[in-house]
Amino acid sequence: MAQQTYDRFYIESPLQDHSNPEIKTLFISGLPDDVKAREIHNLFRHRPGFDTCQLKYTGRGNQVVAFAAFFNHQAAVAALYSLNGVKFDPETGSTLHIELARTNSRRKHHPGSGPYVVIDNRTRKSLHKLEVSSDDGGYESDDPSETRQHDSQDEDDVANAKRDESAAVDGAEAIASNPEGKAAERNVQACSTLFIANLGPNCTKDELKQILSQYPGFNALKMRGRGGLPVAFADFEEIEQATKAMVELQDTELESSDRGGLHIEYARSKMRKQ
DNA sequence: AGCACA
Repeated sequence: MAQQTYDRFYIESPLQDHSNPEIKTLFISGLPDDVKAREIHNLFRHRPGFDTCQLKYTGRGNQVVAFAAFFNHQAAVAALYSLNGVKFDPETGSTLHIELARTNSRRKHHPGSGPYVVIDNRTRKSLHKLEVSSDDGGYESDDPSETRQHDSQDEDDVANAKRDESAAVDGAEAIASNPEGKAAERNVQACSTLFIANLGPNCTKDELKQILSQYPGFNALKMRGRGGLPVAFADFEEIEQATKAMVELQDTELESSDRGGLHIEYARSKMRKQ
């Protein structure tokens, strides 16, 4: 029978599956109801591999949720680990709850759309509102049409949102259409070598190696002095192992730290074996 | 904000 085939699709596991490598989108709940899309965007915009995000007012109970799309699964997981459970609003003590989304955000290319999108399903009335904005200082736009309302596109987007109530819909694609390119946060590729910065001037290789050796898959460490401050490269066997070390060691303060904790990213290229 | 080694 084909019955078993169906069963696996309907397992309702209490455990969150963080290992589905297809998923590059995060689902964020626990947001205060006055949250702004700009705040969500600012949460994620400097995370490696971040693409776009959207804020969504659900029809049900007027809850607010958000979706954050990344360029790859590992980057999404890294952001998940580092932001899950953090207090979002010190006033209310509200805490972010982040999981992998059930489906990836669909990309629909709207020319001139911004880095984040708001979809408001709160009222059944026809006063649905879709806001497209890039006014957070993050992107300099040379296209003034970005900030105007696209009335005819609203219908399209809201219809899209309703097609799948709980899944992500089209995130805006600003990066690909950004001409002079704030070369900063483009497609960040996961890599099994990590780039480690924000080290104190007298951080030693041994000090770093001692920390890193606790992590499975750790291979090799290289340090370079650059313009005074040292940076390091740490190579791992697998991307997943590098990711784990990155998310757990992110912002860690060493004895030698004098300017805040470690800043760790995927290296731009894998360490050569020599 | 800082990414080498070949």
